[in-house]
Amino acid sequence: MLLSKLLGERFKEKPAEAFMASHIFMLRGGYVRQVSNGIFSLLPPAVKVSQKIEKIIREEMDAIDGQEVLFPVVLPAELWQESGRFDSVGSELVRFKDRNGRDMVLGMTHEEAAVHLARGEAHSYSRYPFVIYQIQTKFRDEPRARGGLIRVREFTMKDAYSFHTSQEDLEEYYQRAMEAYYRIFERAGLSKVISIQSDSGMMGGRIAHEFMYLSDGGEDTIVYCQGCDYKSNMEVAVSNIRKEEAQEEEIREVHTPGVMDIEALAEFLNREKSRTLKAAAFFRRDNEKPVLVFLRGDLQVNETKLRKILGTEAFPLTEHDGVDLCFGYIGPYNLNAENIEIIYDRSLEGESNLACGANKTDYHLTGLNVSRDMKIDRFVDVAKVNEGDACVHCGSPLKVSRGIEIGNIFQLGTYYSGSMGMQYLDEKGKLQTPTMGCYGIGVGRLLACIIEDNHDEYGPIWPKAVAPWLIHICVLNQSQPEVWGLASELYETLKKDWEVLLDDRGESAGVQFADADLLGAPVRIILSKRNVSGGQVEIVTRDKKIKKLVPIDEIRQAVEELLSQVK
RNA sequence: CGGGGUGUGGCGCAGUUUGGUAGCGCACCUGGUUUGGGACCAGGGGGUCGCAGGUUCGAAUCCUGUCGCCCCGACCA
Repeated sequence: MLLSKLLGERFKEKPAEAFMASHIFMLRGGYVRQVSNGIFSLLPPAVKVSQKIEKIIREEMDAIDGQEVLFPVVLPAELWQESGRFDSVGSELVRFKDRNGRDMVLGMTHEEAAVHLARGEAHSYSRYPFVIYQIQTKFRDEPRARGGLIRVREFTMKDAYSFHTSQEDLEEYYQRAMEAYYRIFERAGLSKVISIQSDSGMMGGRIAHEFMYLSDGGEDTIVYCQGCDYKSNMEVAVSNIRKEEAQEEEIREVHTPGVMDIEALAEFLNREKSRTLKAAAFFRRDNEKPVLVFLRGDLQVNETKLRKILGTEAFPLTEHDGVDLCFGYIGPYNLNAENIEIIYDRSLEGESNLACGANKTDYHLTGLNVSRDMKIDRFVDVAKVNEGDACVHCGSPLKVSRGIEIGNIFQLGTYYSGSMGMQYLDEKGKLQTPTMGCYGIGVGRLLACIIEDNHDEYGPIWPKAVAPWLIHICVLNQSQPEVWGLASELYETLKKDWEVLLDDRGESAGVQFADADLLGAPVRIILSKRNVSGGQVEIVTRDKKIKKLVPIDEIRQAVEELLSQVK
């Protein structure tokens, strides 16, 4: 490729809207252009990287018996009605009518399409197990796109669906898929990827893992143990919380004017937040009834856990009208709990000498002893794990960090196959419902994470497995016939074996180097009057760790050597 | 959907307070000089200032409405 013909302006200033390294470099380097919120066009360099990522994914999916298929982007609503998701999924599912008034949707994931295809083709147990996958565009009308390609509305995804005749077989395949995922990320040059237990969310099913690229810019919070293998999404993370002994006191009412939250209460009473009791109010989506969650003051409600306990979605109660609660001073003692659902977190079990709201404006209670003063049938776990809590498996302190989800795998069970009437005949001629797994990887997100993981202050440092070009030739004195002659000759020769980008623009050295940094080819060859006249060229790696002068007739060998040395 | 910010050429911005008919740097085009980390000289092209109304002799600037984009939150296979 001649750089003078490459479509895509590169610029040196950081676009105002970009904050993450991947986003900044993809804009500055001419990789992507935003078309609308969360919707991007890809330019040639990004397409080339994507294609290489996809190639790796295809190879690894084929290696675990995947068969590539292609589902449509537009699907009839009936399929989604069969599974029940037409109604259960929110407005991130784009719905529209075709010219005949038929309800249609844009595929945001393809379980329905997969079952639709598979149920017509796999009537006999002898077909099983089988796995189908596709690499295709998804559209999700996300409430909020952000971070360049990290969170978008339209994106390319590899999604796979496996079908099994037993849970054991599914589990065995699930394990193979997990291993394949690790190989994919490693081959794509991404370190720092871990798999963690996750919530299965709207997918249904039980066991699920997410593959997280650890990054401070990530949107997910990950809890992991330093002492054992425990790793989990905060949404489903569990821990043994710290308990402290507190001496018993009598309940007393304290005048606390203007003290409306735990922060203020702890300060006002000069005590640790863990010696207070917090009330969090929510409303149920299904019947709008208020829900009160009581938990120790140093903890926070985990809304995913709450949703599971309630069996429905719950939203923080921000509109206080018509709710008979004394906001800012809500406490469990002497609470008029008519028409209110109350949930006690297990952090309260056995606690004593807590400070809590008195259900009376400007008053709190101190000395609350949970077992003495209250009658509680059931304690549940609805709190977020705090860093430093003890691991439930080994007791070591837990750590909390941020991550970007680049892939996930689910054991779906028969959620879709059952609701959509997929059946096969087993060995005995009996009808059975297959059990399923599904497996996703976001290609664009993976691309962004590769940059996050491999860049310096000047641009991406592409791992050779996904680099848009492997060799970038800079020509510093193009006007010199000797230099340009060698450059063209080298370009013609090298491009027979590698993808080569030749800077034929005659720009000054600084411009050429800056652009080469943004395009990130692993190996750079620099030709100039100075070195060519001495019968040599300079050859450097993008990460700038290796830099050497080599005789012209040894270039090929030197390129091979350098390529073998870089990641 | 709530809160905040912002919209002026491809990119980054000034001008808006106090209305007078649009400017700077980068990028782009032409010619020349240059060439080892974003060169220099000269000339040039490109913006109805997000959009729609209104006020005014006159609006990028004031008023009303509306839309886009960004950030935080809610949400998220």
